[in-house]
Parts: sequence; C-alpha cells; structure tokens
Amino acid sequence: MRMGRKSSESMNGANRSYLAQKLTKGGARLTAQRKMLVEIIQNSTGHLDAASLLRLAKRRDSRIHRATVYRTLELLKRLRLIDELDLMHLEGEKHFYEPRTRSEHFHLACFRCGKILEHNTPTFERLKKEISEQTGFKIEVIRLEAGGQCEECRAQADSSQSDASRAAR
Amino acid sequence: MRMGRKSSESMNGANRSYLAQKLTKGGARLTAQRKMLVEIIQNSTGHLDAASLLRLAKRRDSRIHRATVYRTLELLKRLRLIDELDLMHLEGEKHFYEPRTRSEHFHLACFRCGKILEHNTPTFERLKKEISEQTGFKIEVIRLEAGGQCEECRAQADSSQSDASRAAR
DNA sequence: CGTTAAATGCGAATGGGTCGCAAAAGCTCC
DNA sequence: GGAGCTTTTGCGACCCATTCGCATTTAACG
Ligand SMILES: [Mn+2]
Ligand SMILES: [Mn+2]
Ligand SMILES: [Zn+2]
Ligand SMILES: [Zn+2]
Repeated sequence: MRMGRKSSESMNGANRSYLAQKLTKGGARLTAQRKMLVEIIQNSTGHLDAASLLRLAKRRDSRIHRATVYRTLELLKRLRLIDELDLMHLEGEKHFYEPRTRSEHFHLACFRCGKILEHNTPTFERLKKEISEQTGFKIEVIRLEAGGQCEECRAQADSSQSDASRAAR
Repeated sequence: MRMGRKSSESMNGANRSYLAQKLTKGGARLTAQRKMLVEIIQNSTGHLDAASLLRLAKRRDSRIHRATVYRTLELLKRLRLIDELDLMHLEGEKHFYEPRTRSEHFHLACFRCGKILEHNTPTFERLKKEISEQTGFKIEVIRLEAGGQCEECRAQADSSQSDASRAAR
C-alpha cells in the first residue's frame, strides 16, 4: 500500500476543492477519469483536440475510452470550465479545447504556417457589452476567430511578391 | 426550343458579369452547376447548410451531386464570395453558408429557441482594425459568434425563475 | 469544331462524434 | 464501511458531414 504522493496528486488536493465545487454542482460525480482529463487540460499549454486528449489520457490509464473523453468535454463545456474552438478548421473539422482559467482571448489562425496567435484588447470587452445592450441577448459563450496571414508569413509573401513582379518585368 | 426567359434568368444576366468576373479569375469555369448554386445562395434569405443547398439544387436539376455542392462551396469560400458559419453547432456539426454581398454582421444563436440573430456595431470594425494594428496579422476571414439567450427567451426564463422561487417558499 | 484541362457524377471511404447497453464506480445514509 | 440507488464508464456499432479516386462530361480557347 503506497502512501507516497506525487506532486501532481498533492497539487490535485488544491484543485480538488475547486473542481469538486464546480463538478459536484449540478450532480456530476468526481470520477477518476474526469479528474485525470481536467488535469491534463489544465496542465496542457497548447490547444488540445479530443484525439490528443484521449492519447494523453491513455498514457496514464490505457483503459479510458474515447466516449468518456467526448462525454467529459461536453460536461466541461456545459459547466463553462473549458471553451471549444474551431481555429478556422485549419486542421479539418475537429474541435479544440482550452481551460477557461486563463484570461480571455481570441484566436488568429495563419493559413500559411498554421500558427495560432492568441490576442485580446479592451475593445473586445466593449463589443460584448454593446452586443448585450443593443440586442438584449445574454451571451453565455462567445467565439471570435480570424484566419489570414501572420506577420512573418505576410513579410515573406510580400518579398516573394516583389520577387515575382521583378521577374515579370 | 423555348426562348422564354424567366425573371430569374434575366436577373442572371446582370449577375453573370459579376460572377464571371469573380469565378473566371483564378481559372474557374462557369458551369451550369456553379451558376445554379450561386444563384440559390444569393436568393436565399436564411442560412443554408450543404444538405439544404443540395436539396434546393436538385429541385432545379436532379442530376446534381452532393460532391459538386461541397466542391462549389469550397471554391466560393476561396474566392470570398461566401462565408462559412458554425452557428455555435446549434444543429450538430454541419456548417452554414451566406453570401458576402450582404453587409457584414455576426451571429447570435439562442440555445433555447434556436433563433439566429444577426447584428453589427461599429465597434466590430474597430476591433478588426485594432487586431491588425496590434498583431500585424492580416485578417482574411473573421467569424464572431455567440451563444446564449435571446431577449424573449431570457424574459421567459426570468419569469419561470421567479415562479420557481415563489414555489420554493 | 477539335483539343485539352478542368469539372462533374458516382459510390466507396474517412473521420469526428454519438448511442444503447451491461458492468463498474460514486454518493448518501445509516 | 457496507447496502442501495444513481450516475458513469467501456465497448462497439452506428451516424452524419464531408472527402476521394476515377471514369465521363463539359467549358474554354483557338
Ligand atoms: Mn465547427
Ligand atoms: Mn487559446
Ligand atoms: Zn504564418
Ligand atoms: Zn431564444
């Protein structure tokens, strides 16, 4: 009977109250799978899709099933613990997820290099406020995404553009 | 050999130059199918998904195939003649399409009654400008969507809320 | 018109996501 | 710390939107 605690577990202790609070509100049970999935999402840096999340989870406990991942994502969305992103369908039709613990931001997807930029400005906050005021609509989730060219790729495109026009002469 | 022209066809004459211009740029051919699909999209009021578009198209020429619809939508997206919407996945994973001829707006999807509101405010324009200025990102397509409760549904929810609290006492 | 590259129809194949059900695991209350 | 009830999981079959490869047709250019 190992009583040793890994750092992730002791850290879990701190998280548990927050999660327990959030998850148990509404009658959701705090299962091992859910704890694991939430922890992976929280600790992950980038934007996870369901398949990646499953892969990472299987590394800890190979018995976890795809359906559980999808069901948990659905639950976390409902509880507003994560946001779902499309990232302009840059990599097919799948969705990406990120914890709502980080400060709010939107996403810019570069069609050329595939990079995802995160950004925010007070004007976004203002826009949301205006929307509610002007339409009476109560915003529960909002998603702002743009596709185009990032600064670097634009510079590159411009220089090859001038190459092309030079060659055309 | 019927020489009569339906109004939709004569209207087509006006559109054709615009379409021909847009479609033939980049080497796209002006096929009967493409003309038909673009016309359906332009004349449609609501937000069409691929299946609805196919259904409407089949009504005019039953030989048109699903794959052609998808390929045409892809083309029109590339040419920036239409925008693709998710509408917060209110009706599953499918996408919706609308012509870019109408003035720009974003979409608010009511989770309760399923209504889609269209809205705009100058702050949105300003936000886009700021994004470009602050990040150097060149926006080619942008999508702003919110999900929540429309004014009517909110009023309804509030009144049933107070019913509930009254009942609870 | 004939030529040629591009587009279409077709049906099979993908891929992301969902479902129904039996077994397993949380919670609650004692 | 179990009994009993309810929720959740694993599982595989299934679904639905979209894509693909290929043979045939068609638009566009000369
Ligand atoms: Mn989507
Ligand atoms: Mn992000
Ligand atoms: Zn880039
Ligand atoms: Zn509503």
